[in-house]
Amino acid sequence: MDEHEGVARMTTVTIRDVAAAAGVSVGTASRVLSGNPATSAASRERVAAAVARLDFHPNAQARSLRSTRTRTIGLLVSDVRNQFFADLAHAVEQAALAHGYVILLGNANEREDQQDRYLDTLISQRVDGIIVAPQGDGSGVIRSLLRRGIPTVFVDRTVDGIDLPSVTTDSGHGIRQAVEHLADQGHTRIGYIAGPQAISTGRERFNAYTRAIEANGLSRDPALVYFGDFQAASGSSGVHALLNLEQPPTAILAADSPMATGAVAMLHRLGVRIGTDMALVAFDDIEWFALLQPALSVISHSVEKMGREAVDLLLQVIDGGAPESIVLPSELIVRASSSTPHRPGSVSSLRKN
Amino acid sequence: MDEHEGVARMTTVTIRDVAAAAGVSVGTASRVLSGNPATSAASRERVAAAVARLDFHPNAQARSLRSTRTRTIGLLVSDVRNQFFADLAHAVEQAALAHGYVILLGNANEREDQQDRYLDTLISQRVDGIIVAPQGDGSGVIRSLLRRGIPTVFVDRTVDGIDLPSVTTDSGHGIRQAVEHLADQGHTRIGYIAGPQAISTGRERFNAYTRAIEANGLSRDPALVYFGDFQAASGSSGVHALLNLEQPPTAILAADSPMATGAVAMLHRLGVRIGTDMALVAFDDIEWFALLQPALSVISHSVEKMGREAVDLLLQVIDGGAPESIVLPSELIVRASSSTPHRPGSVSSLRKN
DNA sequence: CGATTCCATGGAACCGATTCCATGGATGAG
DNA sequence: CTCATCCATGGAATCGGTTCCATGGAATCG
Repeated sequence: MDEHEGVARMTTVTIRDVAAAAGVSVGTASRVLSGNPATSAASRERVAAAVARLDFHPNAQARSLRSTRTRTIGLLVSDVRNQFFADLAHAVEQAALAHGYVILLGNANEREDQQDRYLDTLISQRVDGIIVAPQGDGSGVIRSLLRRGIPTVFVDRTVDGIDLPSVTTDSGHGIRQAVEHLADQGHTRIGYIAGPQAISTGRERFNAYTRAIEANGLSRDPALVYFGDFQAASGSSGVHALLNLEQPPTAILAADSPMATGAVAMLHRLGVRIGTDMALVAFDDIEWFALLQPALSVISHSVEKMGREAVDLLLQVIDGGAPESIVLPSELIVRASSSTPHRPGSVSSLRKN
Repeated sequence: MDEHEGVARMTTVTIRDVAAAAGVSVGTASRVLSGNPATSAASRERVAAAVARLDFHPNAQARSLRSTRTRTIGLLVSDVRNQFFADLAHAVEQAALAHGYVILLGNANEREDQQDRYLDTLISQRVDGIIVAPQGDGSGVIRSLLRRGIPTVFVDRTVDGIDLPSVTTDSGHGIRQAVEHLADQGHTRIGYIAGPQAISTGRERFNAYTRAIEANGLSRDPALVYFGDFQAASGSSGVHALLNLEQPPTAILAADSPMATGAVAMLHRLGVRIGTDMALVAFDDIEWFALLQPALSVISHSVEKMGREAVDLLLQVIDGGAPESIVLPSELIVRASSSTPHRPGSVSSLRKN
């Protein structure tokens, strides 16, 4: 029944206090604070002094309640612990900051229910716009965004049937390069650790792999494809499954960096030497991939650019525009993990024992 | 002059619309929505139906303007791209979510001005509380938090002279273990890549190193210490400087994971074999450190626990409590990068050529 | 059966800013 | 010198919720 009055009550300084201290009306104080030109130098000075003296911080709630602008952007990523999304969050945050916006970061943890929960919150917070790397098929709250006309752009991923501006990567080019490169080294059985087919990037990268395999006349054995979930553990399982085949692949391509990390861990555990026993290429260029021995070959795309473009796109939508989607390129970077030519017979199945 | 009316105007559904549609007063509608028990089953039902039909999302601004609670916590980290802080953000976010709070994430980029800018914003957003890994000496906006009585806790780092609850790591124990372990391997000249002495963790870890060196009777040569800035590039410079000494160290301890990353990169570039030519131990246990060949020895501390405890502490402060600060343990994990015994004479200075 | 209590409800004030509108004083033109 | 113009200003309405207060009807009790 008793109130928690343990803490010193926050002495809430309002614009009324400022106005009183400055000897002007609240209207004038507000005009000074929001940079309205219809103010005299005298009152500007007096208000500024009062603000400093009282340490006044305008209440953003009250402000945006009336003005319907919050100068806040919601960013919903799939997994902050994934270095790619951490870098993306950083890039978006820096770009937004440059335009005077603050980021409200949500983390979906690769789960649709958590995404929808955050979207609800972002809507309630009346963010000016939302940048989202979407989960699921767009049946849930995402559709609600469209209906309400909340400025939204997709980043990295898209959702079929939902027409919103997006910034994505053309993974096809990089994957084609990677497969050709591996074929050049003499590999004919290239294993693929795929992402979930419910996610656009998972589908697109898998299709690119399939087409490249066919174009180069390599083995289409369906057992060479393992379907993971874009998280590290599934990369480990993928390697385990592929090495358990009667005819294991001699090279492996992993569709994102966490799965590549899991793959590396499992290859180490099984004593398979990367580069010599097994070629490995990862999608996503994570800084430390270059520090592995041998350094990992990667398919690289610019996350800084992706973040910057996403913010630009969103600001255009907020301004009432309908910008075109942007597709960024991807590029193979060859390092030691895939540059040892393959001599037939060097890889043995785990089954042999 | 013309308005940007390109987008369909958001049809703002308010609680008044809901009340009208449900045939009750706004007061009743509000009570139903906020779970006030003083409502009849009948009106609860009618309001719920109206909310669903109109797709109503309460305006969080208006709500918190009156109730002065936002169910929002500000989290200010030093650098999201640092895996440690990404993991921390994730841990904090999950813990907060479990208590019905949402995280507003700010990124100081290891810079005090950017930190202060975010703090201003967080104050204006009237977050219920702030968790901050602080920059600087507390001369700026941080002091303002105290004055205004905004619930705040420190995480990972503290600021001298500012008395707030905190969750930190006792780095002393792990560092002592590391130095003893290296001494056991026969190392007498242990290099140290230190963090900035303006940051509490930088100071504490450096002091622990100094004390451990003295306790074990190892070389106190001041040239063995390189002062970095907790970012990767300074780890590289540190290694370069240490190897340039007339008598280079035979082992190196790096005070955080980005600097350790930079150190690894530079050792590779210089062709120094980690583990055999140079022992290496890093503070912070990052997942992929175990994937390096040789795997990196680390001083580990639990970031999940740190995040969870920080949220717990903050919720106590918000509830008017004055909880005790929490200090978490650190522990050495020995891996291959430091387990080869040192034979005198195996390390040569870069100067030799 | 009358008085008291209880409780769901409607209506209004309120949170702290922005913004519209009317006003009064200074300035400039005729 | 008078009238129109301009502009900084004060005051009030407003944004969309929450919460206090008064009320009326049902339930409870002696």
